[in-house]
Amino acid sequence: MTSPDVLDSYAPVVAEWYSANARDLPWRRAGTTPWGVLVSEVMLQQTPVVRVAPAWHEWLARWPTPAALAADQPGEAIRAWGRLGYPRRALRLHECAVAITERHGGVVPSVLDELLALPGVGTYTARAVAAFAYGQRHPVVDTNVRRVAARAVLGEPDAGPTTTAADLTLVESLLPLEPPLAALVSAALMELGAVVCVARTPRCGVCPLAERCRWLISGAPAPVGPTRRPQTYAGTDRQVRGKLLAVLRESHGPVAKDALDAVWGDQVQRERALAGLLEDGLVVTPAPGIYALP
DNA sequence: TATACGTGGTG
DNA sequence: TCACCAAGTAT
Repeated sequence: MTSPDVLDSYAPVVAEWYSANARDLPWRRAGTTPWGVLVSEVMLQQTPVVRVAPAWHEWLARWPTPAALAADQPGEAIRAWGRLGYPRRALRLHECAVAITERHGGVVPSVLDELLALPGVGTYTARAVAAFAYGQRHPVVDTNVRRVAARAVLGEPDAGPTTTAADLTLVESLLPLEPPLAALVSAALMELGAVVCVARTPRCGVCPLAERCRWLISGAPAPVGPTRRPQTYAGTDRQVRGKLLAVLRESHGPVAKDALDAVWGDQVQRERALAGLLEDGLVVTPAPGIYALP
């Protein structure tokens, strides 16, 4: 257990550090709309900042409002998604735009439960939008924040694999009472995890929390067990799906089956991947043997 | 709770 | 080289 006094000491230190060290990211600039924030948050789900920035500018220039995106075809969103990965996010963002236009008069909702009800918006993204677009006080817990909290507060080498209720409670206890300041601290915790308290080789020498980091103070012990993860992308259905969708993305119109057949040798796996794309609504088949983006 | 879901950079 | 990692969500 950590005393309230100690928990209260993190926020001002992190806030001050952030004020002097925050990266100048496009979606953080004054004038960014809640829609711009939402688009950035979805794009940043599992995709690094450097790859998101150009796509974000293109999207916001082309679809400055939810209504603008909702009026376009979902396939255009998928095409404009480019190579950000996990293209179902583009589809969900389009569904989001439709929902916001139909249910919320074209205004990105500010109420947490209403944000959570949007397609593709989960625990993290809903709180991020509420905090960063609307200045509300919510724990915004992503992989960076969980790592910072695990190390600095709990003294553990790393965080667990997924966000738990305990994570939200812990981070909430670190936030100052005043909503706009709490939102700033939330951004600061994420930034610290993204550029200083990084996963592989943390830069403890420049960390503002070094003197109160329980993990560092205890000697920065390495993680214990073999943290296995089922990875390896080559040869997976995901890779095949990616290749199939790339053909459709780069085509201006529908393509014949032959064009898709050319991207992967194993017919069984290829058909399975294509069936999955159809199932997910990422691909449609307007006529037998013809495929297109929705 | 475990698994599926893209893509590219890096130590 | 290759396993790990990057602002998660849905099922």
